[in-house]
Amino acid sequence: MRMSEGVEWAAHVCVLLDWLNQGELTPVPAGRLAEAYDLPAAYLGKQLQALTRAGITESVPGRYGGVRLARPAASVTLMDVVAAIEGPEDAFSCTEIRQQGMNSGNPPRDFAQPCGIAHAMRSAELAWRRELAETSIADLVAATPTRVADGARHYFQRA
Amino acid sequence: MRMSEGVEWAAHVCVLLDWLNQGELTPVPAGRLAEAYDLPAAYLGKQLQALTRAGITESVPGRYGGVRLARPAASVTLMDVVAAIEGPEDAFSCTEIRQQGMNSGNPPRDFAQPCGIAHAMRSAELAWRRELAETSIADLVAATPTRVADGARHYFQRA
DNA sequence: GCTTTCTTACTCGGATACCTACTGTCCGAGTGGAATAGG
DNA sequence: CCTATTCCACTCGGACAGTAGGTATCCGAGTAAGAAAGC
Repeated sequence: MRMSEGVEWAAHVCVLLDWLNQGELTPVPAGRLAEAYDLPAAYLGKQLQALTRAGITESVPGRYGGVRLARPAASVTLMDVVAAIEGPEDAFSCTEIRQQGMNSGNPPRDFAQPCGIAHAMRSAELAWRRELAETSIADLVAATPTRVADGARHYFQRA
Repeated sequence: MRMSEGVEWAAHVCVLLDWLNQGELTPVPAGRLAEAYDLPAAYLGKQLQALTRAGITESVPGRYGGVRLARPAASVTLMDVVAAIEGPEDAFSCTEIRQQGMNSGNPPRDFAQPCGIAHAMRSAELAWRRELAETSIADLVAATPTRVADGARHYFQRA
């Protein structure tokens, strides 16, 4: 159970975009974002597509186009970013093996209530999601040292 | 981020083994367990190896050998089972991309404290693990309808 | 000088290979019980 | 009848293919700015 590397990239990009938005609102090309963190440009573009499809970012085509946050950073949580990249479905999926093999002929009445294992797994995942939903991009921006954010603004201003 | 199917199998097997242990303590062959839930026998065996390596089950070789729980069901949590199959490492791994590209030359002093994204991710995973650790195999056994457990015992007694 | 048109450079977006890791399978080493031969 | 030995069936265990999904890449469609030509 390994989370896609794209989640880390997407989260950092969202934070970076909010740093830059505080100065100006011009969109930033995906290629520039990629070189800022030394990432493969084309593949990062794919992750940005996912973010855009989820309504987290919006992409501006044409010259001087690029990507920018589609809504305030305070309303974008880490849960949103993870769901956008990894997909909405749960990590654990119950395939109801309890109804196969030795129980294949039993009446479905015995399995009316959900499987206890699936229930516990789902409960744990909900706790995970709840925790992720409590951290927004704005929170992460607020926790960033001023020096680092200023450095990023400086980097994107020139050339 | 999809969890291995083996986790579901392993959890169900642990519950089943505890159902059977309440009657007698003889080990159960992996092949029998596989047919009980209609699973590929050889691959289930691989998962059982992982459980044994983790100290959750112990395997008895030779004729009339098989697999049985190595410790009381109350001391085996879902967290243990997940860790045994999926491995102990976290789903999210921080690769410190913030120190690359535009920040590759900056002093490491700026990045002394851990990345906020990694911190939030880790916090969420801990909540997930904590929740999983609160459900033991014994809890799952206690929540099982008596009718189903009896059926399983009956299935394994004959032949 | 102003408006319209055209060119052009730049952007995203989806379709296309590659590669790791999960899934599935096989055969050999090891073990313990049971039958058997001997005392 | 008891004991030691041999045999054998059955078990787990690790080594070996197949496949789905994440990783990486490329090229084409679309757009908006800017230059240029016409009025």
